[in-house]
Amino acid sequence: MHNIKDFRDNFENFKKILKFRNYENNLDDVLHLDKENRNLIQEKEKLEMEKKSISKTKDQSLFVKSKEISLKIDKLSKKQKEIKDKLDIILKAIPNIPLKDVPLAKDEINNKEISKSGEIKNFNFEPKSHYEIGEKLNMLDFDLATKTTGSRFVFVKDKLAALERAISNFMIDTHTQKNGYKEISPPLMATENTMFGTGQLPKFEDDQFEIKFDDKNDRKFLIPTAEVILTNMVKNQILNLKSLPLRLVASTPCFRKEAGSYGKDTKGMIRQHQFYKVELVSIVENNKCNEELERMTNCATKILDDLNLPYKKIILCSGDMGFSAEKTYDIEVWLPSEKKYREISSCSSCGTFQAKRMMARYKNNENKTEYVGTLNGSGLAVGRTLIAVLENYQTEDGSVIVPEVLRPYMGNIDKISLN
RNA sequence: GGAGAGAUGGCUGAGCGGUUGAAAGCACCGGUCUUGAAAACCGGCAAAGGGGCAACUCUUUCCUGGGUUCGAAUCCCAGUCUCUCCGCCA
Repeated sequence: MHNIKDFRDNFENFKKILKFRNYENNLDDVLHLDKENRNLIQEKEKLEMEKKSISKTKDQSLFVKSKEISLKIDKLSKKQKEIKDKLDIILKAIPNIPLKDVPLAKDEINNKEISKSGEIKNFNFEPKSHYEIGEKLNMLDFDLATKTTGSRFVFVKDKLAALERAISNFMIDTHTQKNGYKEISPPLMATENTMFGTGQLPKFEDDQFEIKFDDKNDRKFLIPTAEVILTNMVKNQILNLKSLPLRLVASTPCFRKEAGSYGKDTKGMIRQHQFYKVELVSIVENNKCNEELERMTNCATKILDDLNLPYKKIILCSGDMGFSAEKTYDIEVWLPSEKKYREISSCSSCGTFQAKRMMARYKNNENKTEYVGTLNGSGLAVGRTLIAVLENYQTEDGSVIVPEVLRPYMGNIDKISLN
């Protein structure tokens, strides 16, 4: 969320940049509401001061007047609250402002490639898609999932289930043992306020699965990513400088409605309502966001290096970034069957945008209270890594070589074949 | 599910109708001492919001929301959460 003061001071600039974030609403209302809100606050404070001084005198003859002032204050407060609410509704739905090195453009074709890595393998046969491979092996079952649950779910079975688990464990171990992240096994549900903190609410409610509880005032949602729950660990806190940077990793299922992507990636397990993801979250001093983003992205790409999967790194343009992000790198992995790169990780710095929503702060070395910087990134999406391994490590007879680094996690088998 | 206890500043914890934004301790920041560090001693230190170029100043805030009162951290009501005991289940 933006500080209304920054917003006011840089109004024209905000207005211009927000167009490139595909935010088209009229922003002039914000200024009017802000002005009205501040006027009302001033009026109210004047009366409060008067009332306070009366009660200090303990002069009985003034008590009646004090009572009258109270009534006036009530009325003003109510009005002020209404205006403030209106203002907040708009403010809460305005996306973060991109950093200067982010390409200013509305459309994803303006994303910029930063680097390419790894070698694309030449198959001497036509490489199959992951779902063909998986179904032939009898280890991916989409029809069964449709029967029990519905579309966009999958049963992963047998050696592929083990492979999926191996991928997840390998990633977590790497991040905890080599990259300095602390492992967390968090709740998979979050409250409305938690979802607000990272920016999933109020704007993207349609993408979330809500869980029915008995108490209607206490809404709960399945997490669409562990980012939500990990980042909110520091909600409503003032952290000690010594506890920063805080680096957290979790492997969790993620749940997404994928509203608005009907007809997209309907085949296979690229786009599911439920998938595993290893998520990295960093809480840092707010002037260290940029270096932390580089570090985090490197932690993610290192996994692909270790798995020997070809990938490229791109920087997203302003229009393609998520709501809370100020700068985002996407990492795309090569899929032989599609003959193109597909997203497997997204690493973002959110600056202080989420911290302001969460009221997450720290004492800097001058003992001043400041908002923390928050970052999140996939390290990596487990389901999509499984896809990439299946496709890049397939052989002509339909079996799949197990990548070397994963073998210790799979009882040292080196190949998955039809048995 | 039944019976109690509690929720106060970054943390621990006093206060239970009137300069209490809140004692004390810890943590943190600055200083003295020390070759350096530690210890000791001295000083500082809540947050949010409003006004002001600034120095500064005002308002709000002691779980949340209502109520009583001229005045509430303190009294009343409702809710949320936490802890202890009993029952039940993993």
